[in-house]
Amino acid sequence: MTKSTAEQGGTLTRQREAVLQVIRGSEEHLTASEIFEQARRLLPSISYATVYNSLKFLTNAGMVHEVKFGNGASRYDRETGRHDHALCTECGKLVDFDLDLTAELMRTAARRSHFKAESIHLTLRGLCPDCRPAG
Amino acid sequence: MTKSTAEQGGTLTRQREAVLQVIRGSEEHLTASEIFEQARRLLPSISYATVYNSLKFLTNAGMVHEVKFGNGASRYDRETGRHDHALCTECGKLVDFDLDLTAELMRTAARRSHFKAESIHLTLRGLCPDCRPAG
DNA sequence: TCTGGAATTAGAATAATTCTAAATTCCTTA
DNA sequence: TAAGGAATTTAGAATTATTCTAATTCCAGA
Repeated sequence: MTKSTAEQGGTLTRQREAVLQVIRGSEEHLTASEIFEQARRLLPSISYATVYNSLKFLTNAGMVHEVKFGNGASRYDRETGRHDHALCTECGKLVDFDLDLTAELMRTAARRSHFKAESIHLTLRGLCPDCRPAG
Repeated sequence: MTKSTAEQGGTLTRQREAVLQVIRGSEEHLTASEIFEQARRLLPSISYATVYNSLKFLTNAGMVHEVKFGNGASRYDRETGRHDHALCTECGKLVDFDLDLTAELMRTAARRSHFKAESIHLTLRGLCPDCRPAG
């Protein structure tokens, strides 16, 4: 049994590695189509379906994070630890930031929702530095 | 200048009202297509495009909330006040709950993200009561 | 080297949403 | 009350995001 990746079966193939490399190489939260464009430069024969398969694989393996808000497509984040997101209501910019949400807050959330909590995540909506009026 | 709706121009037409009524009539978070199906019963001639237009209108007017996670489509929530969401990682169920997030937390989030905060929202991922092992 | 399972490929299929252009509704004012 | 015009609705086409399918390729182990 050869497990190259942490928790699950499956191999970190060339194409999966290329997709990972693209995501790790960007500070932005790229969409599948942006990733496809860039991965193609590394591996010209890679197909769209493989990009989606790889994204699913990497997400399951915990090597990237999928985020979806705003309009349209899912975006992928190289940051895999717990963190939060700020979304600009003006230009759609999405940035990571960290808030030390306490275990207490997580317990409260679990109690009030009646869910067994796995993770919590905070989203701030507002204006990014560029869109904020008068600098 | 005739403003029927709170903050913006535009009229609360029959079709918009039907869409609103469908959303208000459900405890679930419906998708556009579910809303279309139900609105059709109230107003058989309503078209898909009008449902989307109405959803946009009602969202802008602050009369419904749009939420999007999980797989696929946007969902619409009759709850318009600040609140949080719990998403089941097993079955996809989405429920509202309330956490009294403090003004202090909002300020901290704004400071760390460098955004001007408009709203904050917490998402809990985990298992809903039905999917939790051993009742 | 052969073989089977896993992964990849191209392109078709599906799903969600937006766009377009024509028709309709509903005011507003003459 | 009729005409004009803006806002809205409609049907269907177009677009975008994602998944599926079937054939092919890759690779590890017997």
